[in-house]
This record gives sequence, C-alpha cells and structure tokens, in this order.
Amino acid sequence: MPKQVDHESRRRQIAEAVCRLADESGLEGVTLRDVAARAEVSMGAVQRCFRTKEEMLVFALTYIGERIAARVTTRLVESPAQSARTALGHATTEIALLREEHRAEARVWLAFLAQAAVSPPLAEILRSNYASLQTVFTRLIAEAGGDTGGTEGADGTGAARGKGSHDPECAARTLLALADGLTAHVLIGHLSPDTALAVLDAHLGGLWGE
Amino acid sequence: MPKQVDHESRRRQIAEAVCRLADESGLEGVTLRDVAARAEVSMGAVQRCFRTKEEMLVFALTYIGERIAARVTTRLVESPAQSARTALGHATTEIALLREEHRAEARVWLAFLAQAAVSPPLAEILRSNYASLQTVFTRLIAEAGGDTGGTEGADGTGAARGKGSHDPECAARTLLALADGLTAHVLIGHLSPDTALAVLDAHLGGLWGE
DNA sequence: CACGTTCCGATACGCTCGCATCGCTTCGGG
DNA sequence: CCCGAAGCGATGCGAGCGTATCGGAACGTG
Repeated sequence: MPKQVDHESRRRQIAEAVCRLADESGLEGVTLRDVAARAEVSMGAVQRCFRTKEEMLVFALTYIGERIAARVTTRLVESPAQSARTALGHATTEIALLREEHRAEARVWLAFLAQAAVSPPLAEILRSNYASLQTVFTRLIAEAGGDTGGTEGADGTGAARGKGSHDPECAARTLLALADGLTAHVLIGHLSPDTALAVLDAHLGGLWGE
Repeated sequence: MPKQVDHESRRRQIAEAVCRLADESGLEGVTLRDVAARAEVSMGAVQRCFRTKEEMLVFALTYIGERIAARVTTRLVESPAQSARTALGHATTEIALLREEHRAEARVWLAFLAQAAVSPPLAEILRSNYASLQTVFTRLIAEAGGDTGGTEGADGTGAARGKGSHDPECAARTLLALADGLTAHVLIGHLSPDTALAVLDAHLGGLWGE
C-alpha cells in the first residue's frame, strides 16, 4: 500500500474551504474548482476525497453541525458553577451565531437550511442536529425552571401539560426557532446583532422571570 | 405602436412560474428556460419582460412579499369585530406559512432569504418587507396588550401585564423571528405543522396571559 | 395599400459547471 | 531490485446556463 495521505484531515480542510466560499457567495457559488483552489489542493484531490459534489456538501454540513454542537457543550462544561439559567443563556447565544466571528457559520447554515428544503439528504442531517439540540435545551430549561422540584421523566415525549413556558419541550422548540429566525434577520440586515441579542435576552428573561 | 401586450400581467404570470419552480427544486433550479416553459411563454418573452435574471428574481420576490402582506391586511380587515388579540393570532399564523396550501410560498421565501444573505438587492426587498410587517405587528401588540378601545372590556390598566406589553416593538421582533424560524423548521421536517402551530399559540398565550 | 416600427419566438454564442480520463510519480513488497 | 498498485495534477467532454442576435409576423399610419 504505497503513498498514504491523511484523508480525514484533508476532508476537513476541504470542508473549511466550502464554508469560506459559501460565506462569501452562497451555496451556489461553491464549485469544485473554487473549492480546490481555496483549499490549496488540486481538483483531482477533491474528487478523490468525495465521489460527488453532494457528498462533499453533506460532509461540510455535518462538519459545521458538529462544530456548533461542540461549542454548545464546551460552553456548558466551561461554566458549570453558574446557575442553569445563565448556562441556558450562554448556550442560546452560542447557537444564535450572532457574534461577528460566527457570521460565516451563520451564512453557511442559512444556505444549507434553504437547500435542505429541496434536498432530503441535507434535511436529514439538519433534522438530526436540531433533534439533539432540542434535547439539550429541553433538559436545560427543565433544570433552570425546575427549582420547584419534580424531576421530569427521562424519555417522555413531553405531553403538552399546561400551556406556555411550563412545558420545557415547547420552550426549547420556541428557543431554537427564535434563534434561527433572529440569525436570519441579522444576516439580511433587518436587525442589528445587538438588537437581536436584546430580543433574545428579553425572551429568556420572560421565560421564568414573570 | 403595433401589437401590444399587457406586460404587467405577463410579469405576474412569469413570477408565478418562478415560484412554482423554486418550490419544487429551489432557487438554483430556476432557469430562464424552465421559467419560460412553466409560464407557457417563449424564452424571448421572458427576456423582454426582464432584462436580466436577477431583475426577474427581484420582481418575483417583491410579488411574493406583496401577496403575503396583502393576506395579513385582508385577515385584519375581514375580522374587525374580534378582539385585537385574536387578530394578532390570525395575522401571525398568516405569515408563518404553516398551512399546506402555503408550503410553496414558504419554500420560496426561505430560498430568497438565503440568497439575500449574499445578494444586496434581494436583501433590500426583504428588509423593506420585514420593516413594514414589524410596524404592523408592533401596533397590533400594543393594541392587544394596552388599553385599547376594542370590543374587549377594560381589564384593569396594569395588572400583571405580560413581557410583551412592556415593549411592543421587541415583542413584534420576537414574533417575526419566531414565525420565520418555525416555518424553516417545518420545511426541513424537524417540526410538524401542528407542533409549530402549538408552539406559536403557546408563545402568543404567554405574551399577555402569563 | 404598402410601409415601417414594434414585438415575438427561435436559434447562436461564449462560458462554466460536474464528472471522467489519462499519464506521471511514488512507494511497499516479493 | 524492480514491479505494480495507489495517489496525484492536468486536461477533455458533454451539458446546461444566461445572454445576444436575427428573420419574420403583426398592426397603426400616411
């Protein structure tokens, strides 16, 4: 077996190039040639790593999803001493991608979101990501609001008991959708990052404050 | 001036074709040839109506935006006797595009949203749409949460007002972003339309009821 | 009744795309 | 030692894109 190359690291390298390009000119601006040039490899190398373009996009989306999920868990692990409520706030701002340094990820995410509406393989990846995020946030919300005791059933699908913020799963869904919507509105310039952050804080505050 | 044709109606006809195609295969599946075929006109006719493809997309996006805005105002006008709160609920479900018959509009809207992140002309149109929607919803929320002269009896001036009542503008922004996020999550299959509607209702209920 | 202006549909063109192919280089193993 | 399998970069190919162009049809007008 002659001449080996670390395929996995090269795949990541290509995925990074995909993200940078998608950030600059959208997903339809991602061509195999440009990706190869940006990743500083030849076009043949890209074709060897991924049999088809869609396979490359799927890998890139999975890669981004893992990065975002890793950021959330890192945030949660790094600040364990604080209250569950502040932890929830931190995690939320982490997935909302509002900070300038995450603008690229936000654009890439939105591009994939739109593409997923007509591409089942991409939609499947997104669903999986959102499902795990929703699980995490449901638990966080339950912990943050559950100072009145009563640990929730472990795997119950959350029958809608009561209304409003008393249902952690519903609150988690609301939070995820709100974060995505705010991200999109910031990207198109309808809201400033600061405004979006204020909206997010107000919503979080209203969850248990009142 | 020989042989005249109603350009405006043909433009709308083409815009409809753009929407149907974008619904089926995304914005990058919208080619001039396919649009012409779907609109049952020749490709030259499309080129005469719009000098460039981007001009066509801009028109189509404006067209969709007007339709959605028109639906909101129609909803508001058609049910004036009800309370401001139910009017707000109706208007929100109207823009959330959750019903099956608006799935196409939702997909088109999401596609344009992603494209707008890298296309200033499209972003400008979206900003304008969101700005006017935000104005309408801010007013609705203020009326619903404040002491309005509507059919609803006066219910005490300040007793336990929801978080939205403090800042109607913030609540409107939240509602718009939440609606968009829910629409996206339904489109990729993370939420069912019914679930999204339940989340929306819960949020609206929490706005003033507490 | 021609005439010319204006609109129309089809076709041509240049370009770029994703994908396939082809020599060449580089190693491990018999 | 050298042979063959595996990695590599460059190039070719067919297709499809947006746009430009062109001959002919339609209709008000002198």
